[in-house]
Amino acid sequence: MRSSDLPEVRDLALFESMNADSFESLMRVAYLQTFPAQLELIVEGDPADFLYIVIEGAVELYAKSNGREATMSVVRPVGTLILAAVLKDAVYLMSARTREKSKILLIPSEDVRTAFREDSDFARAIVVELANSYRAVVKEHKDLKLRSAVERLANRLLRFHENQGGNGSLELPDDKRILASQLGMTPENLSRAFNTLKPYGVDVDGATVHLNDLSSLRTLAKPNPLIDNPTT
Amino acid sequence: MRSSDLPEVRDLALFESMNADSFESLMRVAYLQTFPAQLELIVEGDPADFLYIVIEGAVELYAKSNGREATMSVVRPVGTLILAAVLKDAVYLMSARTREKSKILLIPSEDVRTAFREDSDFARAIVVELANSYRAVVKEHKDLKLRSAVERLANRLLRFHENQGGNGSLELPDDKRILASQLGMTPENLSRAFNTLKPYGVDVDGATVHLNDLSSLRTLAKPNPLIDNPTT
DNA sequence: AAAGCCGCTTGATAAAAATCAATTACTGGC
DNA sequence: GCCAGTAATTGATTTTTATCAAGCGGCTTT
Repeated sequence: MRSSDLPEVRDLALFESMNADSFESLMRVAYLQTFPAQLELIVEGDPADFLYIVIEGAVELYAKSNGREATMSVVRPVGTLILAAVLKDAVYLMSARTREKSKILLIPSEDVRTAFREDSDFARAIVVELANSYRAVVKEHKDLKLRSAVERLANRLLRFHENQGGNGSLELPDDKRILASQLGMTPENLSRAFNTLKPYGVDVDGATVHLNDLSSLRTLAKPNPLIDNPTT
Repeated sequence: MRSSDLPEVRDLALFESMNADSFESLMRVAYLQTFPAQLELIVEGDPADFLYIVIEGAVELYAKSNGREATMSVVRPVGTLILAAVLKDAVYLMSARTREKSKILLIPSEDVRTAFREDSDFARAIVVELANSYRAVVKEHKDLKLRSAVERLANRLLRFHENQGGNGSLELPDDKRILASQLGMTPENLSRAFNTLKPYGVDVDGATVHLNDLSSLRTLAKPNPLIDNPTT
């Protein structure tokens, strides 16, 4: 693969400050592949052989234990998966499967670690990326520990709404069962949580949600930038 | 402060590979302070002015939202607090208070960031530290999403037991209400969870817990290295 | 078009966890 | 050693969430 094939990868914060040589050599050993929907890319517990970068499509990160399964997040373009495992040369903590047909760039872990060792600008960019990931999980964790299921849904809806322009309606980016699992509840409970929010102006029509009374929804949700703002 | 004052700090993985000059200059601007118990060191939302390193004692990290409060973790010597916020020059996501009288090293954020920029070995050490922190929170998050309260307690007891030599008994490192909050339950519920575990050989006497039937406790707990092993 | 599948919803019920209230057990300070 | 304040436990109850079961509706496949 040549680096010119994927300008959007070069533009990733992670690679932007990398020196040209390191980037070239990383791209030479990388390969771009297209996977069908519902394909298992990564199984938790396996050694981290590749760094994955989602170029097109969507990839679900999830974890299992003891028969139960929970969606941890959904990564969309352009985003990286499991950088921490790659750097530590450790085992993946989460599994990953494509949600849709997806184009994914794979870079062998060993080469990422080499670049990390040799290119200190890259090492610094990795720090920023990891710090962001860390803070994102801390926020997720706070969300789960400090809020009820209905509050989590209300705040998530407000976030989607904001991200999509804030014009009174929003599209749920994933199936409701995925959303339910992300929010730490069952699909049945999500349905009921939507009903609970109806008096607060939340109107659901398939994947489209109308928010007709933002102020009362906000009063209920009590959004907290230290949980809900992804860039804080 | 002189670097020779605190050999244990130099031995931290974070500072070990740092070049001597950077370390010297970091230590020159750092100061060591002793705080009484129950002192609020950090309030979430405040700008990250210092990197904190716990030299003696114990510091509780916790978060609040909407009147509720949850303990996120307890940091013991020698450990660092909130590295991610310092590097990003962002606000703290968690608050911190001393659990006991504690000796803490404070390093101004600005100086940490300077060292990070100028010493690439330090930058690399930070990556390792952040990757570890990230993976630790992911594990916590999986614990909470995939297990019931009783299972979380059972696994935590097994972990304490392991860490303390595995000779059939263990000491709870913190008050039970702190443990309860860490595990995502109320103190009342923790009490009941201990009772639920009694038939599995779990005998509680104050802060001492005897595990008299490890195999049946393990059968119930179903420990998972991808959640419970801190070094995986 | 029919069949079958999957996602979603609804209702009934059960289980898990939180809350409220009261009591008991510790612990530190004097 | 006693007192006060906090932590821990227990019981009763409520709330929250999960589970089980059934039905609906859209979508794909043949």
